[in-house]
Formats: sequence, structure tokens, C-alpha cells
Amino acid sequence: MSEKLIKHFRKYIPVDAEDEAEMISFFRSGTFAKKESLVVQNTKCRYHFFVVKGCLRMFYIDEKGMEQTIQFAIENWWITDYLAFEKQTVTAFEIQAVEKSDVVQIDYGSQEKLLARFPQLERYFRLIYQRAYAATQLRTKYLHDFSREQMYHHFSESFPEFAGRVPQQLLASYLNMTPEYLSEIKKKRRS
Amino acid sequence: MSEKLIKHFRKYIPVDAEDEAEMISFFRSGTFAKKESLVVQNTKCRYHFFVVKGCLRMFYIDEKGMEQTIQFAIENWWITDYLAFEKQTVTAFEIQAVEKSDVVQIDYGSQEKLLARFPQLERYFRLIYQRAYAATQLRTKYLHDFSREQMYHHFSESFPEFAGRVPQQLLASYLNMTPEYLSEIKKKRRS
DNA sequence: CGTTGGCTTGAGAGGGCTCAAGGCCAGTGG
DNA sequence: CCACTGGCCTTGAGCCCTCTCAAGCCAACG
Repeated sequence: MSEKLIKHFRKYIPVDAEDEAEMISFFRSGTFAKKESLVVQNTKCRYHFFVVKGCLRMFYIDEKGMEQTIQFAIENWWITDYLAFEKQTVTAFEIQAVEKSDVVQIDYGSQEKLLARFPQLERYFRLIYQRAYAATQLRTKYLHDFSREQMYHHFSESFPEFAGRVPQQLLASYLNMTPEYLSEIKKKRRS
Repeated sequence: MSEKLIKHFRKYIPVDAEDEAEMISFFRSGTFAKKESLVVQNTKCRYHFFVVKGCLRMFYIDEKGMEQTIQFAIENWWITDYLAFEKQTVTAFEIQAVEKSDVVQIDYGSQEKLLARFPQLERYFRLIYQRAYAATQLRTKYLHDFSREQMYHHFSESFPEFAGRVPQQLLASYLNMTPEYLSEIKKKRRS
């Protein structure tokens, strides 16, 4: 499944065919079952994950014991706790598969070596992070502009297949509202 | 003032002394007065800004005519509307000086040329964006965890000098609350 | 020394939460 | 293939956090 990753590299930078195998050797592929954890809260954050197929989510458990989802990652997205990954410290988050997911992962040391060996990948990651950061700027604007109700409608209209794919509970948590309230919102529109 | 920028580069990557002058030639330095706009809403987003001294803010005007601040940038931070900058399109945001500020700026084309000429800067920006993105992940967690009131206390305890430096109105907008409510929160703690 | 912008106060309203219960599947074991 | 069970979604009542609107106040600035 690493070929999907190389394909993704090529959307942003040129990659020599002869380098492919060596690049891939830095990564490990794996499949995770629904609800399986890739990173456990309060443990060292070793890996950076690229989703080939499926869907991951990042969440934490708050003081009331509730899971708070702060991010999803679907096909062609990278995910990790970047603060903990960069510093190689304990993470405040848990990363779990929402559905059966194919993933390519790399540990911190290997990523550093990969970037030293193939400096053109610095550009790839620079562009990936730039895009991710740009997305959060827009999201921040929405958080100011929209009520929770508008957030839900905006989200489900922007990503209709995705809204149907994840359990409502997780979506509610991602949108920072209770499942009860989400239910109420959906009901309103129905009538 | 560009030497401050080079100094910042050196926190992340090595820079040959002989390259300094050429690097600097890609940038333009400028000083902006309090409330002066660096980028105007609904115009093309040409520049990427590095704050040498002072403080900038990014905001937009909502349908009620209110300014909604979504980001501040102080010394050693980069700022722009990354979505609009990358695509060189019209921006939904305005960037303005909160106080008299010294800024180094670069337009999109020059930045591309700079990165082509000095590919090691890809690493610099990769690290900058990674750090910025990591910060937004943490911020997202706080948005789930904290009430507006807790957000204010957390912010003013984390950045005490900054909280005193910007007008309360802007801080309230950044924390996504009304100035009236911020006032009430502060009063509560006083008593 | 008058105006203006920013901070404060207070009353009333509403968005969104909590808690508790009820209903609807989907998966599991017999 | 059917009954059972557990998870998830829905409903409703009551409440609190935060907003809106409308004054009043204070300090800065011309």
C-alpha cells in the first residue's frame, strides 16, 4: 500500500522511479481494525501516520470521562500529535481507527533520516503542513461565524458522504456539541 | 531589520554568512503604524509577513459589521491568509497592525524563487508550519475543554504581558466572546 | 474642556447543556 | 432463524452560560 504514498508525493514533488523502493523502506504498512488504537493517551508519540484507506480519529478523554474528538483523518491525510511527535514526548491524545483502515507509518528517527536522505521531501511536507494550517485558519473563521447548528449544516453539506460515514456521536464530539443537541438539530430540519 | 529574520532562520537551519545578503534581497522591510492595514479584505493576498517587532492581527468583518479577530502575530511569527496566499486569490481576511510594527515581507513569486535558490529554507518553513499546526491542535483541545471564561484565564495566565498589551476588545473577539462578557469575567475574579 | 472610543453594568433572552428515560436496530448465541 | 442484549440515537424538562441591547462612566486626545 506504500505505492499510494509515493503517488501522493508525486502530487507535490517529482520522485525518481529508482528512489521509490528506498523511500518505502523507511515506512511500515499496517491495517487497523475498527476501534483499534494506533496511539494511546499518555504514552510516547512515536509515529506519524498516513491514511491510505479508511478513517482515523484523534481524541482525548476529559475529566468527566467523555471522549472529545478533535480531528479526523481520511484517505491521503497525515495525522499525529505534532507537538508530542516533534519533541518525542508523551501525548495528550489517542488515535483510533473509526473503521477498518490501511495506514502507512513512520517513526520520528526514521522520518529525520528520510528527510536527510531525500531533502526534496522537506518541500513535500512543507506543502502538506501549509495546506493543513490553511485549513485550520478557515476552520477558525467558521468557529467565529457559525453557531453549532450552522457548523453541522455546513459540515454535512461540505462533506455529505463523510457525515453519513461516521457515527453521529463522534461527529457531535468533533463539532463540540452533545449528541442530544445534534439529534435536535437534525429533527428540526426534517420537519 | 532583516538580520532578525536571518537570526530566526538560524534557530532552525544553518545559513552561510555569504548567503545572507542574497537571501535578504528577496524581502522588503517596512514599518506599519497602529491600525494600518497590511492586507485588505477582498483583495489579492500577495504577501507573507514576518513580524520583527510589534503585533499584527488578522480579522474579518462579519455580516453584522463586527470585526472578528482570528489570529495575532507577535515577534518572530509569520502570518498571512495561507489559503489565499498559496492560490494567489482574494482573501477573506484583513491584516492590521495592533501597534506600531516592524515587518519583513515577501510576495508569493519571490518566495517561490527564494525556495528554489535556497532549498534548505524548505526545511525552515516545514518546521515553522509544523510548529504552527501543532499549536492549533492544542488550541483545538482547549476549545473543547474550556468554557469561554476558562479560555480567558488560561490565556491571560499563559501570556500575561500579551493580555495586557492588546485592547480588551480585540482579546474578547479573539476568544470568541463579547467585550461585555469579558468585562463580567474580569469583575468576577476581582471580587 | 468637550467629544469620542473603550470599558463596565444590568436586565432579559436564547442557544446549547445535563440528566433521565424510551425506542430502535445490529450483532450474538442458542 | 429467532430472541436477547447492548449500543446508539431520540425526546423532553429544566437550567446555565453567554449574548443582545441600552445606559453610564472614564480616560485620552484635539
